[in-house]
Amino acid sequence: MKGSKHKQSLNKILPSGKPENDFFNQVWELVRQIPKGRVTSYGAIAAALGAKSGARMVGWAMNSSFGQNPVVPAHRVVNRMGQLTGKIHFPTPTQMQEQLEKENIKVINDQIVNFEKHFWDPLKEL
DNA sequence: ACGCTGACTATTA
DNA sequence: CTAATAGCCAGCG
Repeated sequence: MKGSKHKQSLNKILPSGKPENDFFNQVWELVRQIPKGRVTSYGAIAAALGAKSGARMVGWAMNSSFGQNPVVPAHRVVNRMGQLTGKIHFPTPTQMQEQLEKENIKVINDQIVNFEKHFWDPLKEL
């Protein structure tokens, strides 16, 4: 048994004394599991984690996800209406739409076309 | 320590 | 139909 590490240590305590296995970390892992060409909503993620914290905290977690490794595809997370409300928090407001278009997702006027067709429900798919 | 804000969502008027 | 408010929880001044 050398090194058969299925899962890396989930308990990464930061020197700040803050456990990384917070709600944030759970959100990041779930977002990373979003298949390419699919999108999900904040509420869906919150619901998948138990909806204890609320959809707002999911967006807050995304803000901390920048610079994470592996990178968190925050561009695949949109609001309930398929609107790119979070693009304003990206390094550049166009990056989110650009990334989505790279994945065959069409975005018009900050709105994902055929949103429910691209919608990926963590509760249903997982 | 208290209060406000915030990448949301659902409900009521 | 549209508009506004309440509920949610954690970070920041």
